[in-house]
Formats: sequence, structure tokens, C-alpha cells
Amino acid sequence: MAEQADKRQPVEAGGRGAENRERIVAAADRLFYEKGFQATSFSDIADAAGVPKGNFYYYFKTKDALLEGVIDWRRQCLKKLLNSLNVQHDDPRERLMTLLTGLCAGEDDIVRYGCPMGTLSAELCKTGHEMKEQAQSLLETIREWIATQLQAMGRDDAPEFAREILTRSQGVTLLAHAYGDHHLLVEEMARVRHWVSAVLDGQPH
Amino acid sequence: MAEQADKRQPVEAGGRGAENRERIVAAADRLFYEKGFQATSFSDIADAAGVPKGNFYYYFKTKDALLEGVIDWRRQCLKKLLNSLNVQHDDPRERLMTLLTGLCAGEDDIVRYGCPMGTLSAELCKTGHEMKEQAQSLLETIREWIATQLQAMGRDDAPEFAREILTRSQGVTLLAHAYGDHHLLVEEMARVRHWVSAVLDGQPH
DNA sequence: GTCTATAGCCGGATAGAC
DNA sequence: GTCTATCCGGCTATAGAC
Repeated sequence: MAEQADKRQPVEAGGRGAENRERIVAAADRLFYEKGFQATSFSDIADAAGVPKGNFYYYFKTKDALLEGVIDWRRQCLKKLLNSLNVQHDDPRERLMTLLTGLCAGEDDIVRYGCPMGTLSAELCKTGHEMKEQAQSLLETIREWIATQLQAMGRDDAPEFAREILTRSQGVTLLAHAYGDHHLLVEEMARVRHWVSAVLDGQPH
Repeated sequence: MAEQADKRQPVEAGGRGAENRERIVAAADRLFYEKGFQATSFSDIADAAGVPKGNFYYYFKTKDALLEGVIDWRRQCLKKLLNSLNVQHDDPRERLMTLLTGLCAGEDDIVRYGCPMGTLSAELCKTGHEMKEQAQSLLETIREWIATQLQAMGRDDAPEFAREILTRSQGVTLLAHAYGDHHLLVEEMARVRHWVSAVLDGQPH
């Protein structure tokens, strides 16, 4: 999927230095998304966050630790998003469709940088990074949420159906990113929504 | 899609040194696929190819030039694959289904390293590499081939349908890679084939 | 054409003053 | 907690002997 890890609301946990920590994580989050993990250097982050390089190591011992912080951050953002959907809509079908529609909210970012979860997962898997399971779990979280909605609609194929929805969404974002094609993203996501609706309305899939 | 760029048949163009060149490209191709472009160093390639580092620069001025060589190589492999499908089957539908079935040939590689075209495209897009269009054109080549087959079947939605097939296939390989899940790849690809068949048999899509 | 040695740079990480 | 100065290693790339 492709929700932007937006809505950056620092928690201010513990006053003082937490501020700087947030700044670092937020800057790293954005840069890891835009340029990828490997291609982002501490200098890049330092410039973006306005924090001198040396200070990083007070908060994060290694670059990997910083990545861990970023993934946790994304997880929190994702949970907030899913929670707000749960709160805003009682009908699970409405929840799901709202999620699928929301994917086009961060349109431009997705065309430029792809899905924050999908691209991170792909990069970490390829480089064999220890943190790849953490990235994968982001995708799994969203798949489970979708499955939960489908189950609430009484579907006994919830797990497989959810997987297929995730699969198709990821395919759309990957191609839209690869082609840099805005229309592709919008049209194909509409197609996915249409397909989901049709299946929910009883068409075999 | 996810064909392995296998069937490495050096062309022996120009005798002598061409041999070494092939070795370098073949090794780089494999390593770029397994580890990604950025994460692969000349040392890695040198070890794998059994060619000293310094010798690289006789054939390729820069790492980017080497990447170009690798992409050309993949393009040739892809064209060979598509040509052989054209030759082996007269029926466009058979051609298409054979292609979709063939995606599971390199099963293990795809689960470990993803689709050679999709992952490369994603990496080059994210890092803003000049060669990203070249990688994209690999995907486009396969999409066009699929569209050609569909058109030969008399479908007037050939371009969109082809795009959707590509989209779904890419989604499957991305998730199979991210999850490292062999079953996911096999099952979801079967689902894609089933869906294509159903649409071709007249079911609305 | 082939290969060794090495330059030059930039990355992540450290030490330690303030 | 904050920041400067610096180390060390690996990388791409080059020079030049053979």
C-alpha cells in the first residue's frame, strides 16, 4: 500500500532532547523515503534536520539504529491511520474503500518515490539487511487490517482476498513509480477499487 | 514480470577480449540482481568474475557504463525469450499463458531477489539514476509484447489489459520477495493466470 | 590488452572539549 | 546534551609497468 507516513505529530515524550530526536527521525524518514536507505548519508540528514552530525550518535549508536527508529515511526503513523479509519467509519466496507481511495492522497509522492513500505521492504530484502522483517511487518499489519474488515463483512476468504488486494495495490504503485506515470496510478487504483466492489457485491473472483 | 535473465549465451562478438567482457557483464548482471546496483562493488564483481579490478576500466569507463552494459544484456535476454515464445507457439493466447507460467521457472530467485526488471527499475528511480529510463524500457518491452498478443486475439482493450497483467505480476513478485514466501508466489501467479483466462473467455473485467 | 599499486574521496563512526 | 575535529575503511577511478 502507499499511505504517506504523514501527519507528523511529535509526541514530545520526555521533554527537552526529545525534540531533537524527533527532528532527526523525521528528516531521516523523509530522506530514506525519497532517496532510499543506502543512498542517504548522515550528512544529508544533518543538513535536512539542522542538527550537526556528531550529535546523531547521542541518540542513535549506528545507522541501523536510526533505521529502526524510522521504521518504528512509520509503524506508529500507520497504526494511527488505521485507527482513525476504525473510528471514522462503522461499516467495514466503507473503511476499506476509504483506505483504497486514500492511497491517491499522496499521489505525487508515490509517483516519485513509490510506496514507503513497499520500496523499503524491497531495498532491505535485496541487501539482506537484518531489519527487513521489521519492514515486512508493516506490510503485514496493513494486510491484517484489511483481512479484519473483510472478515467483518462475513467473507470466509478474507486472508487470501486481503493478500490479493495488497498485491494489486503494490503492483500499481511499483509501476506508477517505475513509469513516473500519474495517470497510471489514478486509473489502476480506480480499477482495483472497482474490482473489490464487484467482488464484494457477489461477483466470483 | 519476472523472467530470469538466464540463457546466457555469449555472442563472442569480435573474438579475444570479448570473452573477458562477457565474464564481467555476466558477473555484474548476477550481482546487481542479487545485491542491487549500489550495494555491489567492483571488488565483488572482480571476485565473482575472476578478473582483476583494474582491468574493468579497459572495458567500462565508469560503474554507470557497466550498468548500461548489464541493461543491454538483459534487454537481449528478454528479446530472445519473447522471440522464442513467438516461434514456439502460433496461438497468441498460448504464448501469453506460457509466459505467465514461465514466471515461476525462476521461483527461488524471485523469492530471494525479486523481479530483475522491477527491482532494478525501483532502485534506479529512487536514486534518480540517469539510466532509470533504460530500466523502465525493459518493463515497457514486455508490456508491449503482451499487448501485441492480446490485440492478435482481437481485444480492443489490449493496452490497458496488458498494463493490468503487468501490474498484477509485479505486485505478486514484490510481495513474494518482501515476504520471502514461495507459496505466495506460486498461488498468486496461478490466480493471475486464472483471472486472465476468465477474462479472455468473455468474463467482464 | 592485462594487471598492480595507489590516489582521492566520502562514508560511518569516535574522542573528547564545552 | 551539544558540537568539532578527526580517524579509519571501503569505494570508484587512475597511472603506468608489463
